[in-house]
Amino acid sequence: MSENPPTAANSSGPPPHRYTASLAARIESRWQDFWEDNGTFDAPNPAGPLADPGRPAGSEKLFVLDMFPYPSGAGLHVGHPLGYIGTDVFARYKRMKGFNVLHSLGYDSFGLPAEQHAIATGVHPRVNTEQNITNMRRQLRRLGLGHDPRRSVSTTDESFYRWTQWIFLQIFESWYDPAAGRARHINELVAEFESGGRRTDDGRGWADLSPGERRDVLDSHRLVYLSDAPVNWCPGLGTILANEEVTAEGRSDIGNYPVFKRNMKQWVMRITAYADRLIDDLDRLDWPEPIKLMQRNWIGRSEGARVTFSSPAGGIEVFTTRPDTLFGATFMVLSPEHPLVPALTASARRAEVEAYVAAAAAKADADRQDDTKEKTGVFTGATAVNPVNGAGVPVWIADYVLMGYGTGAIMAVPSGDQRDFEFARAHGLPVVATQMPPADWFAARGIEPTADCALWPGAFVGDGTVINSSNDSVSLDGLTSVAEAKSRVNDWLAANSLGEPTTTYRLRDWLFSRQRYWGEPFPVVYDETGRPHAVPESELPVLLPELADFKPTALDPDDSVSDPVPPLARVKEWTRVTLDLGDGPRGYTREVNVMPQWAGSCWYEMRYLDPTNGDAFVDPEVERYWMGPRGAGHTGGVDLYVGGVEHAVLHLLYARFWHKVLFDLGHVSSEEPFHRLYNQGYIQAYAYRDARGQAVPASEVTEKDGTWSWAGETVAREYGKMGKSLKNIVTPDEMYDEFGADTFRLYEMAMGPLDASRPWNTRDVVGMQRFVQRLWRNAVDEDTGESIVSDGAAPDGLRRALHRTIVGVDADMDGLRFNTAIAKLIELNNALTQHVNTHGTAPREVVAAMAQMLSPLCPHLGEELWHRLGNSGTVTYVPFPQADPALLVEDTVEVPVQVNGKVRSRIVVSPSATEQEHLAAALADEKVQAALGGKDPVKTIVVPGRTVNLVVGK
RNA sequence: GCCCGAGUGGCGGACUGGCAGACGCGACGGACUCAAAAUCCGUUGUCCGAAAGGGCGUGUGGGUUCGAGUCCCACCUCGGGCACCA
Repeated sequence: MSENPPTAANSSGPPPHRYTASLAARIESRWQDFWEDNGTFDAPNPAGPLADPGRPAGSEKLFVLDMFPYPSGAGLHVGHPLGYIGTDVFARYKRMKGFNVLHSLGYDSFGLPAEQHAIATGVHPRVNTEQNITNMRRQLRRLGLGHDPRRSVSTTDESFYRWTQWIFLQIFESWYDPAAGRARHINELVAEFESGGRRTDDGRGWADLSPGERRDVLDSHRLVYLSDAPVNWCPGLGTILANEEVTAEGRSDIGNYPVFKRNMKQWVMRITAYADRLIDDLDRLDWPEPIKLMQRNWIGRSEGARVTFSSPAGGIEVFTTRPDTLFGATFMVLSPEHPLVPALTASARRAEVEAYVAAAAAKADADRQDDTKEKTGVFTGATAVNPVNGAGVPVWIADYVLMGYGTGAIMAVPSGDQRDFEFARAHGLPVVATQMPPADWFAARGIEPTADCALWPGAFVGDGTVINSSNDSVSLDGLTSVAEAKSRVNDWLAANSLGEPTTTYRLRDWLFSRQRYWGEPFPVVYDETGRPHAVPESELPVLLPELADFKPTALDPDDSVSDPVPPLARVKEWTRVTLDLGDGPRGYTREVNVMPQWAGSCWYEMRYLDPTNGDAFVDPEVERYWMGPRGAGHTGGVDLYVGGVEHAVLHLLYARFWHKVLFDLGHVSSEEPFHRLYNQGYIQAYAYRDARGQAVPASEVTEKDGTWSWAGETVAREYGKMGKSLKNIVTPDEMYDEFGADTFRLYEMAMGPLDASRPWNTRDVVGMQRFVQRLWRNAVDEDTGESIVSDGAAPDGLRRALHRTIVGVDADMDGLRFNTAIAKLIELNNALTQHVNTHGTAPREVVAAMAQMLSPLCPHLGEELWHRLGNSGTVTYVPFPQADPALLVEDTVEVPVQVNGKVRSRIVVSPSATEQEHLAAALADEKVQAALGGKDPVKTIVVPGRTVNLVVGK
């Protein structure tokens, strides 16, 4: 490293060698060049092109990962890098602890914003995307992140999406075997059919099927399949959306356009086959409990039973979680879309039923849900039979019963379900109790205990004693346990072939097609019969064709009728292709939809491991090293995955699903992609509006006595995201210019715990700047630039402070508690400052350890100080300081003494003092004696080294 | 409606059931300076008190405990997720 260019001594400016933003900038860019030139953060692989014979991959590895960023055109604001700084500090700390750390960052660069920008400007999305990536790389390089640049990939690279397509084909060429509980290759299914070991659904033999019929059977088993089912059609975006991408208001997550339900033929991934494993394996992951809960809720597993009610139109199957209440089922409700509705409808009621069905169909999902919870419905005129007691139950239809969940039909037990209760009351249907609620239930409602539900104000949900529930061959009466009642009735249903226990999920299969341009093309072609075929692996990647016009055919956001026309459908020369799929060259038509943006992020972390591999998406040995299980029962996966909670269900669920398929097919050794997940908080900001509601520039607002003003006008303050329209954006570039990257990093880490959201406050950054300036001044003379470090031993007190700090900082960094680690470093620096103020020099042992401990947080400053202490090379791999246990032992400890639980005095004792010695010292203390007032303690509690509590009677 | 998470000085935040408020911002005072900035030293939860000292204090109300910010119950407020899921 070269020395600073000496600045001319200026009588008015700061001393020439003060750690100012401009000096920081010079130091920072110098070390950034050094790291780049020396490949400082290149992590060696155990095999392949990224292996390093001079630096074999050690056994202690650590894979640290940030959530895949989208390269936005707007650039970064100070909120974006929070997680990246956190992972960088952790990664750097772990390198100093001897780990082989893999840390890199790529770009999730397909997606709607780039495409919409392209539509607006006419510039190809690839051009725009690459510009954005370049700008983001520049902003992040300036931050000093220790990434391995060789591993940075983009989903839009042909060499990347080739493998996204390859993985799609693996999913396409496989089926889920429920008996084995895992995915298997489709050829194994073919073999089972051919051998006769498996029959087709309609019972015909494999040999009796035409080739086309065989194809249809296989296609119906694949993990990704074509479905002509109701989808979320968003004309405003010109595409369909996954359920997860539609808000509760029935609008698109992106853009907030109306979404309509309609039937379309689309690719769908069979994620529901993995529902159980996706729930059960959560227990083996080190994830925040709320995120696990959100995934469990999203999958929504519920155990219950399917029960068949006979009716004039045949058996009606219902799903219920409470088969024990069957005797209280007094009517049935079918979804208006239920296939049996026309057959069940009595001619006298047909007009009314059809009107209701039509009205329900006309309502968008949102309207159906937005209804004021009023329970509408109509009677079909049909009566079904309750299988447990032969009672006739009227069959109704109502739109609160959803066709997409369970069987689309319910048995209504109004005495045990509030919704059914309200429906029964509204339509004059009978209510029969199957449980006697406990006395306090009645007491709380101010009525006398009675089994007559006509007197009940609402349904009873809870544990009561079963009543009214017996027939000739089974009785539940008298049972007090719901579980036992369920099990008894389930046994009876099974024995009489009336029903069976079953499990239902809220999770639906994943809609995988998008009618867009800027996404991965499907490696799929259609033959003349319209059946899909995989493009051979040798033909990958299927390149996205160049287009001059990226726009899906313009549609009105409220036009729910017109069909989507994907941009690729217009490239006629691309859609027609001649291929030899084993039966000679033939003409095929390409799939013109593209994959959703989630596709690339379902597996990107594995491409970091082996980014240049042209033979496989990742070398199995490399995958095993970085992501393999760490022992029996361990899922394997990334060691630390940091990102925001907004991906709790979508990305994290899809990525887990793909990973499990790859595991089942033997492509990876890990069962889960992300073993430990950590949710960083958000940096938010204040925004200010004037009396007209217009946002005013936040940086120009002044505060006085709790009121804020701008340009002499009082403005209102609100708190939330940073955004252009709120005029409250602060960028990293501004921070680099004003303070330098290290100070900016330090502030982001010091302002609170990594997982908490907090408000940005530029004014507070100066605290961290003062700290680093003071530290700099403790090593370098501000006027001469000379070192003031001395080789003499540090005084005992300072040395002890140093070793206490080492222990604390070590533990804090390991636990991602960077804010308290920084506080401890500041305390040590304050002690060092006092020493420098009195002695004029700083002991080398303290400055060196400070440089090391600081370097994960402020890597440039750490390197610079380390260098100025006379070391060569980088501090990156210098072992973290170790504390000397002998220096951690205190001579004396101060222990508070409480009398009746209130602190009255403090005693000083040896750290090894016994309980008796504590007590003796406490009783001898004047203030304690005064507090005791001459009384003898009736009870004494001594926690050696922590507290003494003397209890005296009042 | 249901399910999570969070409420601590003027502000951001510390805190294994054992001295609440580490560290930082801001504020106040002092040193240095012709002066200002910067820097350094000190004070800073609140109330009573000249002081010594004492009372109160971690959203509210109860409880457990020798001892509660921390554990339990109920409630309030804010943030997030799901929302007719049978």
